[in-house]
Amino acid sequence: MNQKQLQSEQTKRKIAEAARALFVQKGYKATSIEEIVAATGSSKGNIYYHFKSKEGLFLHLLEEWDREWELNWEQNEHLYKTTTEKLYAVAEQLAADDLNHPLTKAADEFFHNEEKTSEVESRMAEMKVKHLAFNQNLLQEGIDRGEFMPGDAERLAVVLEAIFFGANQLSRRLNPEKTTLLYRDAVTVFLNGVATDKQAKER
Amino acid sequence: MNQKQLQSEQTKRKIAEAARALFVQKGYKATSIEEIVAATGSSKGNIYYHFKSKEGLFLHLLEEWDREWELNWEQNEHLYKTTTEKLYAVAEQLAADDLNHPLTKAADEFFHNEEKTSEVESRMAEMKVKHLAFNQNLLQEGIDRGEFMPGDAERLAVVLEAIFFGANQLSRRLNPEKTTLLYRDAVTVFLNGVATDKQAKER
DNA sequence: ATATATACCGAACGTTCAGTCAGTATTGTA
DNA sequence: TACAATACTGACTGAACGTTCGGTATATAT
Repeated sequence: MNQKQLQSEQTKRKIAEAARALFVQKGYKATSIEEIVAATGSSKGNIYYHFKSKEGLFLHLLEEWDREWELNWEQNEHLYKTTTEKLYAVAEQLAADDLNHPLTKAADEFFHNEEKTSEVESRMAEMKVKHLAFNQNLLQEGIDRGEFMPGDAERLAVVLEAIFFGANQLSRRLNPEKTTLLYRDAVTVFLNGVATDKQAKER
Repeated sequence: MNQKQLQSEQTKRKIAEAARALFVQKGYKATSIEEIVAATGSSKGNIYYHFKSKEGLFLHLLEEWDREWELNWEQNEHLYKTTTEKLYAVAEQLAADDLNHPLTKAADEFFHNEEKTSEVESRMAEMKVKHLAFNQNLLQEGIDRGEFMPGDAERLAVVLEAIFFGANQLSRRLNPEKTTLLYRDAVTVFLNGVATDKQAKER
């Protein structure tokens, strides 16, 4: 890799980082290319040289983030013995993400903006599938270990995803302590439910 | 109420209905005032005569919807004896809403658009408080009746809200059957959890 | 030294869109 | 009938914003 390529990559990273900061601060739509230009010192044209579009830039950030999350998890998974512990750890990590890395806010907004390139659409679908697969794996592991009731891990994976998704949304107006609490409560409920009477289970 | 006022009210309703159809179809941002104009036959100025702004118009629809939902619930609540049944009924109604009345999609989008009048902000906060209070009531009732484990109904209300919120989001790309299933699974998990070992509860 | 590809610049473009306003039509009232 | 209030019109405004494109600078290869 020669000097030019190196410089180029640095620039690209610089743009990405500035963009991330702005997206985090102001959300997706409210962040204009002009502002990213102002923050980087780079030019508008250059941004479009490195990234196909605003969407493309944002997607790049999301994928980067996803990679980091996964890496982080892989490094820490061995710390937790039972699947139950792992579930709580996941909740903890997600809550922390909510707090420290609020690209989530921009991400939600982005996910809800209706006009998307078909390419973006498919890359987003990929990410979602990966999340569900992650959940499903974890749940299946818990079932196999006898920690969780035997059940359809695939369906439960969707429920778990819904819970995390919802917690994420609601946490937006919560303070840090309440956010952590919400995630933890959510997992506890997921694990144990609230019913006293187990007959209802067969409904 | 004289003829003029009557006519005026009809016009207002006509605008609201056309707007609802469009918001449902295309989402909040993607629906332009021009399109509402085209759909109503009314003029742009007239819309602004009847509604303060696009936001105001949308909020009007949301509040109308909320009122209908509540009314509908009040009429049907007596059909369900136990709180558990009520919870499932709520899930059913929410799932049906998701399917038949997908103003939800536009609503989510709207909720995530960051720039809002302070008035809109506060009216939204009101709605949220009402939802949580509704959940809390229901849960407290369940606890009092001995159906649910004693616990902090307020905290659980947030968890329940998160679950419904998340289910709503995920259902966006699901077909009707899977949507209904998701809501039902979510409530079942909420009620019973997935853990076999109850010791974890004290974590 | 020259040629070429890569990296970068920024003014201009085209479009979108919520909101305004000066004016007109219609209905109610004195 | 005259006056006033309410209901309605639609051309226009002004600002925002993503994207493009003709052009320049710089490093590498020949």
